[in-house]
Amino acid sequence: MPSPQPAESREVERFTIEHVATAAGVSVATVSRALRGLPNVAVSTRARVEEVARSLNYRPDPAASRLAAGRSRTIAVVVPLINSWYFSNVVAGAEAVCAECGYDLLVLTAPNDDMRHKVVTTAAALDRRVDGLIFVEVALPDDELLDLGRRRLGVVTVGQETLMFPSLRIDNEAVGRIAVDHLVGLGHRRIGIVGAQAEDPLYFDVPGERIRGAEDALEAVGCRLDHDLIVSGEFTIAGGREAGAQLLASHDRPTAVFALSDEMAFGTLIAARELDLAVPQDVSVIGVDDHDVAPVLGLTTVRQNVADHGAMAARALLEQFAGRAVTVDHLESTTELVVRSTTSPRLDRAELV
Amino acid sequence: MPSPQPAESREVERFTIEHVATAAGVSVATVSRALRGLPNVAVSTRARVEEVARSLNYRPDPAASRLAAGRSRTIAVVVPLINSWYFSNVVAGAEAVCAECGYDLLVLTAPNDDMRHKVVTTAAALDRRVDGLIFVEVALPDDELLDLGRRRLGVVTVGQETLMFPSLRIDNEAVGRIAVDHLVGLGHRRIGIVGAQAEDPLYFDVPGERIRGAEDALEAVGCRLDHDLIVSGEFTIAGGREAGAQLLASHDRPTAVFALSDEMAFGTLIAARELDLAVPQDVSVIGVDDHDVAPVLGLTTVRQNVADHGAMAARALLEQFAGRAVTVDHLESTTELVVRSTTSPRLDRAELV
DNA sequence: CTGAAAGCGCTAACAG
DNA sequence: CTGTTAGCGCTTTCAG
Repeated sequence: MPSPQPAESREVERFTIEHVATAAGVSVATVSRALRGLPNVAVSTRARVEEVARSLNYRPDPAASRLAAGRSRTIAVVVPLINSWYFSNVVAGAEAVCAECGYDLLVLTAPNDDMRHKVVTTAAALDRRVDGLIFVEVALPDDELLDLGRRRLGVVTVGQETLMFPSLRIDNEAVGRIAVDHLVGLGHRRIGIVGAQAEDPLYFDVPGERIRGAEDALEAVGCRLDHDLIVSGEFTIAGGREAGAQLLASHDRPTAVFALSDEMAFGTLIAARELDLAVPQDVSVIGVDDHDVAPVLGLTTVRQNVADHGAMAARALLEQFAGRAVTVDHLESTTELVVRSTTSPRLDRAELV
Repeated sequence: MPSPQPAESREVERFTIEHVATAAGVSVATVSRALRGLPNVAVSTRARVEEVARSLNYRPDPAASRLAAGRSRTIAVVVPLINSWYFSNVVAGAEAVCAECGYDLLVLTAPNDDMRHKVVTTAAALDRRVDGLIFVEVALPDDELLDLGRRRLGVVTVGQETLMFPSLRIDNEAVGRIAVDHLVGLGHRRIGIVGAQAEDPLYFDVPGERIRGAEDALEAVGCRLDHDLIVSGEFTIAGGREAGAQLLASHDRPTAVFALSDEMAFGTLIAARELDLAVPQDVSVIGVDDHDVAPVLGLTTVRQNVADHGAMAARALLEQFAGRAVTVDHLESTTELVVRSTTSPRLDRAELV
């Protein structure tokens, strides 16, 4: 039985499983079992081992245990960027669940330019570095997903629905419908949309679906969505401002604007102010998210439960680890209209049918 | 020479250093050296090994390398919460640097309630899980810092200045001075402050320092800061709103409010609106940060380079790993006044001395 | 410049 | 219920 060497000079002592075993008078195997709560350990033995481990303040080395067991108790969340309201809240939700379950959370950003490539390579590098991945609004081609599956990695996607892994999303068509229903109910018919290019890889399908919902709502009252009134705002405040300016500068401007995110709505509000248009008197504005500062601006919006997105995804992933079978659930998070003061009835109702 | 077993049925092949060694006709030791760019490897050998590794798409197992080498190429950033503008931007800055240097970034939140305890235990658990830590606005007692040092962990703090580790901070007194100088220059003398309890563990010293700067600026023109006009806003929008309401409701309300963060300034703006006070006509408001939505609201503020905070901290930490010596640098990030439209000259100058 | 061999600290059969 | 014994895949002396 090799006797572990003493701790170095001023360094803190680092106990190994062997120290614990010696001190408790059992074998390392028993310590391992006892500490991990496995069966086949006498109650008294387990108690003694736990006691010794505690008194030594022993912590298993995660790298060693990872190497031996093949699990890392770490998951990664892949986001396009972390410093945006939406993504940081998703990460926060995931982090809370991970912390609770003793998992570590790695944050990876896959920025839009070389994003696809980056995701592929990181995914490869992630193999055996993490047990699973949460992809948030990161579009993955089927073959890459397949590849991840083969690497024994758990996967959950937020935003994208896949064939082989659980996913979490919101009903984006409903979001569009709810928003435009509200505007239509206020008498608006000529509605501008601040969205994103359909081809934008960042938010692949979201804009298209929300716009489809908007179309539905308009068609329900016998109107059509004017596609000339759809402008890209890149899901940023700055982009929303440009898009808003473009939309509101023309003389036959829309009487209401549906921004596909609150941040773009903020930009639209700036644009309106710069054009000396009063909101909501001259133009109504509605967003999506219920961003923290939406109440500050009185922004009417369609709220989504963002922190839940991350939490639910993390939970789904951890369940995947527990029950070995992967159930391809497609969860849906709820949304809800929040009316504030940037929307109001259309003043001039002359044009109404 | 043990021949590695073939990949399992549908699983993707997982190559080890041994595969590479065999394929390149060298020993595993040589592969290890070659791939890590160590000296003492013939140019031709290195080239061959690299070629083989690439063609096999080989990646060293991080757990194994961690176990053998004692380094994890992972650092952790500890924040009170991740879903706030400030912290998510700091994390973003750190993540960018880590990604660039091939380090993984673990995110740990130490929420305020049991925060201190949590930090201690996580720090212990972090030992040999990460190579270093970045503490962001997380106050650590000296003995705990000492303990971390003994565990061979690199440490950099953002916000708190320590005796043994590099730190990064802004000159918070200057921030207060800049803000109040601006207000004083506009003729304001009766200035309210939306801040935080000095005892608030979350932002330990920041409020006190900013307030001290504010006092300086006021004293420079022969005035004193009225401490009855200091109200806690907990660094949140909601808190700022309550504090603002309290400050602005009274009849002899201040003519200007200095909110110690933009988010509290947002709250103050809500409060003003709810009290039917026009900004800046009835009351001027200035914040700190230059939050993304500050331009939307036209908020005058003292900008700080938040993403730099995380990036500089991460860089300082990685440098600590490189040069073995720990240089206890105390870096300082810059700040800058950004004048927008929530501040204006005090209208009634009758009281002016 | 290269190879052999001894671990890093833990887990997981396999015996008892 | 417990101990023994192999490794997990890589790094790192130490020889050559």
